[in-house]
Amino acid sequence: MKKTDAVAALAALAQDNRLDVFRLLVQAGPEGMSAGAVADALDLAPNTLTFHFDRLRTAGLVTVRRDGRSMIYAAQFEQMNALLGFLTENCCSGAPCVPSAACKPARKRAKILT
Amino acid sequence: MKKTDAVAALAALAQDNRLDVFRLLVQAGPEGMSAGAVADALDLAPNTLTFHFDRLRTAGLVTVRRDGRSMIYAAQFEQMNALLGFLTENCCSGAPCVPSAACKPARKRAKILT
DNA sequence: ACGATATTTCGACAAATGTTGAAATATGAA
DNA sequence: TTCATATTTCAACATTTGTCGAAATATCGT
Repeated sequence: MKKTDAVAALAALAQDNRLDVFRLLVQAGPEGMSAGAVADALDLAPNTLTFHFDRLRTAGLVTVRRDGRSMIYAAQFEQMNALLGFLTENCCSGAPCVPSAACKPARKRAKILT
Repeated sequence: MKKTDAVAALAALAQDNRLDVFRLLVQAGPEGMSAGAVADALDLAPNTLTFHFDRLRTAGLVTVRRDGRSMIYAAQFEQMNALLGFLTENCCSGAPCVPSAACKPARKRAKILT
């Protein structure tokens, strides 16, 4: 990951509501979550939410797809991993102290428990 | 680490020059680096640099001490580790996928090789 | 086609951000 | 004390950011 991308990703996560959105999407897993569901969960105005989704999407941390009249947003785990990789590399003076700081979606317990 | 602190740390790192400053301080190790040395290395105006140091310091990512007429800034590895911990936790839906994403200063090769 | 639901677009706005130049402060050397 | 060095403080400024309300767009059900 390039420095530019890291700055973009960091900036995308460096905001209260946006960090909440991303965390929620991460918990939702790869299937994602509708914009409305996120709006309900976090009590955010739909247009405000669109603004934040755009930021996250531009930073590559989120993807969208349409499902009927809903827009389904999903966390991009790879990008988040890339960011963690960048941070750990740089945090350890180029000599990574953590072999693989991989981030996978939680084992889909949602499928089973819900 | 609390969400508030994470947002602060992310915001502190989410800026080109500031990320450069922090990376430089990380490479410098726990002994740190004078403000002037950082200014020279990154070609930043001293007052601009003070502004960025303040941000990093407020976020807990950096500490200062005076040495003669110089101010020595040093990276706070613990805080960076805390941030990485927060991110990996949340990135993995509360079930951390990486046991310990620890970040230590690079083994002080500077002492030997320079 | 019509109405309802879901989301985005647009225009506005206060607040925060990053940079600059000039002046102030602090330390050390002569 | 006086001068030079190192850094901070202050006041500006253009730009970006986050939020809001109102209107537009898209899809679905009838």
